[in-house]
This record gives sequence, C-alpha cells and structure tokens, in this order.
Amino acid sequence: MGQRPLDNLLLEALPQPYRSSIYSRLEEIVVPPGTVLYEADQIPRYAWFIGSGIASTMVSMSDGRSAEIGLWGSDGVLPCYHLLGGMARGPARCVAQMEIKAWRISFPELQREFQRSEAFRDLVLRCAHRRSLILSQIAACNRLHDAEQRLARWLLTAHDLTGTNQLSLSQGFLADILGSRRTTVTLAAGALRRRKLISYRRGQIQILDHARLKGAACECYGTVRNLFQNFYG
Amino acid sequence: MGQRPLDNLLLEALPQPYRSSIYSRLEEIVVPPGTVLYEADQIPRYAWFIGSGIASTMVSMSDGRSAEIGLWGSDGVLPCYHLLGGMARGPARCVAQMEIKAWRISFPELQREFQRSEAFRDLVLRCAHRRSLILSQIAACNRLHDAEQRLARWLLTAHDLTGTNQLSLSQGFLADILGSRRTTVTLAAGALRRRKLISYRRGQIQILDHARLKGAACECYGTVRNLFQNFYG
DNA sequence: ACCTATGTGTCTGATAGCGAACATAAAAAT
DNA sequence: ATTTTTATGTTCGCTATCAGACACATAGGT
Repeated sequence: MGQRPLDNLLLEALPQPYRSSIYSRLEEIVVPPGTVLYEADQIPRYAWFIGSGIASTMVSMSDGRSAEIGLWGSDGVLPCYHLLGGMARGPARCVAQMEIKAWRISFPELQREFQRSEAFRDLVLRCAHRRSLILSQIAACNRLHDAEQRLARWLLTAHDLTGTNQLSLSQGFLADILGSRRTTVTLAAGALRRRKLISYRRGQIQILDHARLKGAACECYGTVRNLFQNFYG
Repeated sequence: MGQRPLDNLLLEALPQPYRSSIYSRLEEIVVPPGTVLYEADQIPRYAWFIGSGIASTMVSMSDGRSAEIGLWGSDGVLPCYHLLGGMARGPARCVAQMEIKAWRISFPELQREFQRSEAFRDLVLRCAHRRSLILSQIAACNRLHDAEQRLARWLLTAHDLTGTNQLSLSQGFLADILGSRRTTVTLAAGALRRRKLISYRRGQIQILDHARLKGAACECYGTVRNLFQNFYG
C-alpha cells in the first residue's frame, strides 16, 4: 500500500529545464481536509497541482443537495477546464477530502503560462481531455447505478488515487459525494461490511477485499480506471 | 419560432479569410435521424459542424441501458474533446436526434488543423470549456432530479437548439436519453400533458407553454442555458 | 382493406431511495 | 468527569422508479 510519492504527474511530465522554472514559481502548501480549493460561480484564485491526497469537485443544487462529479489526485491541475479559455466560472466547487500536499500558483498567472508555453498547454489539454471522458462516464453512472455500486466504485477509485486502504470519511460526507441520503449510505456500507468487503468505525473506512469489492462496483470503476492509465504517456 | 439559420457558430466565429479556406475543405451533408456520428471506444472517422438539427452524446452500459450526457446543436464541433490531445477514444457515442445538416471533415485532418491554427484552436478550446461545464451540471442533474424535471429540461433545451416547438421523438427514445424506463417517461409526459405544458401524439411532442414548462424543469435548465450564452463572445 | 411495425396507456408486484424521526455510541470540548 | 458534538444504527411510511406484461391505437407498407 504505502503513500503515493509526493509528485504531480503533470509537473513531472514537463521537460527540463522548463520543469524546474515552473517549480520555482509554485508555492508548496499543505491544506487540511475540508479546505475549498475553489468555489462555484467564481473566478478561481489559485490553480492547484496535487502531490498527495484527494479532492472532490462537487455540484450543489439550490435545495442544498449535491453530487460529486470528479475525484482528483496527483494527476493533472485544478481547475483544468477553466484554463481552456473564455469565462472562468463554473458550477462546481472543489473540496479537499483529506489532508492535501500541493503546489499552487495564482490562477491568472497559470492562464498566461497556458498561452505562452506549448509544452505546458499540451499537458493541460491531455488532462482536460481525459477528465472530460471520465466525467462523461460518471454522468451516466450517476443516473444508472445504485448507491451500493457507486459507493464501491468510489472507494476503489479513492484507493487508487491515494494508495491507502484506510479512508477518513464519515457516511454523511459520503452521502454528499454520492448524491444520496446519509441513511442510504449507511445501508449500502452496512451491506458491504456484512459481506466483509470493507470495515469501518466512526469516520474511518477500510477496504478489506479489493477483488470482491470490484465485483460489487459498477463497470464504471474499470472504465474510469482505464481512462486514468497513461495519462501523459 | 422558425428554423435556426443553417450556420455553425464556431465556423462563423472564425476570422476571414481563414474561415473561407476552412469551408472549402468541408463536406456539406444531410443525415437522417438515428445516424451515428461517431461510435464509443473508437477513433472517430469524421468531425462534424452541425448547421441545423440536434445530436445526442450517449453513454451505454453493458446491460444495454443508456443515458444522454450532452445535447448538441449548431454551436461547436463534434467530438470536441477528442481534438484536445492524446488517445481519441471515449465512452460516448453520438446520434442524430433529427435530420441534421452539417459540415464534416476527416477527423485526423481536423486534428492537424487544431495543431496548426491558433485561431481555430482557441475556438475549439472555448467549446470544450463550455461543454465541460455543461456536462458537470448534467452529471449532477442525472443524480439529483426526477424524470419529470429532466424531461422538461430536455424539451426546453431541444427547443432552444432547434428553434421549433415540434419535436419528433418517441417516448422510447426519450427513455434512452433520460436514462429511465419507457413507462416512466410515459408517466412523466402524461403529467406534463395533463397540466397543458406539452401535447403529443405518436412520436410528436409539442411544447405548449414555455414559461410554465420552465417551472416544471429543474434549475439545471437555466444553469445550462446561461452557459450556452455568448459561446464565442 | 389488410397486415405489420411501432408507439402509447395501463396494469401488476417489487425494490431503491426519500424524508423524517429517534436512540445509541463514540469522540471532543469544557 | 461532565457536557456537547458528531457519527452511526434503525425505524417508519411514502414515493419514484423498475421490470415485466398486455391491450390497444396508429401509421405505413402491401
């Protein structure tokens, strides 16, 4: 298992010496779980390159209900869509789901870098490309699959992005992520625990059996995992 | 009401004389409803600039169920995500929902144009940007809103993209689009008809009262409509 | 006029999830 | 040690949707 290395795949894919010149302009920062990396409907202040930890992009409705539309780890840059062009406001906000170590930079400055450097732009475009395809799959998954399948998918993806089987998340937060009620998550998690695929206690979830948990997840887990492969290869 | 003009907003936003040189390399074509513009998991043969009509991008699961993840009219280029870079296979296929008049071009040729021309690339990036934001909203909508709200949203969006109140679609196809069962669509459509917001008969749906239909739709209609505004402005 | 495809209405029973309430338990704060 | 906050377990009735079946209506082809 072990923690992922503190690398960001996009930054590491940049050619030298350009990579070093970028790093020198980045601010290394550690933020606690719950930190909002950027807000919905606002121009983002910073762009973030995650080194370790995960963050969720979430869309909230006016009645307060919400659903996760993307889970981000140490690949890519956030918010990558907003770098592409035009007005930079979107319906999603981004929240750290655990302690995150990241490099950050003023968003307008990174927009200028996107215009200036073809090497950097190409990597951002690859990131946006993959992420759009992943989002496509998740959009359909949100409609077609039930809470237990989506919970299993989410746990496996979170494991892949963090390298740990131990996730610190309450069922209430998982309900926001999955776009379901807390009681629905409790039932789904209880069903997975009864089958000994996971265990949990008060905000700590542990994956016990990856192979069988994959069987409980919808096909979207595998589809998305394939899209994550060779992100910049 | 009346039909939309036979223009593609992206093409029309190109500066002259470059625009004319692009047009000269495009093939003008009319395709019937049901035509697949590109398949899932395959490298697309053509890129399409729609002039009139609408097409749906759909994701299908292995059990045969499917959901629409995007509705495309005379803005933009399809498949815009695949132009961004890297491997060009995605989980979505694209189907014409009515007769489409479009300009098409070999996909690899348009990829080269994307690399070559900054003016063209900028417009594609704006398209991909807006579309990613719209897709984000739809991904959450698919999870959080019921069939009747989503049906109302879809009908209004289809109207906005085609300029007509008369849509030729069976409830069976609407079920595929909305990711629901045909009987669920029948119930939702029946409820809207009882309130005199729409009328329909055998594959023909008509919007009767836009204002009140908007009231029956979820907030996602307005959110997405705002994102469509000033696409290239 | 007939047949056939397809679209629609409408039943069933079954299930997933909602929405709200309440009890318990564990951690955190004082 | 006590209080407060938060997380989880569990109940209830209710609704939306599923899954399957069948009847009927309509449009198109012959």
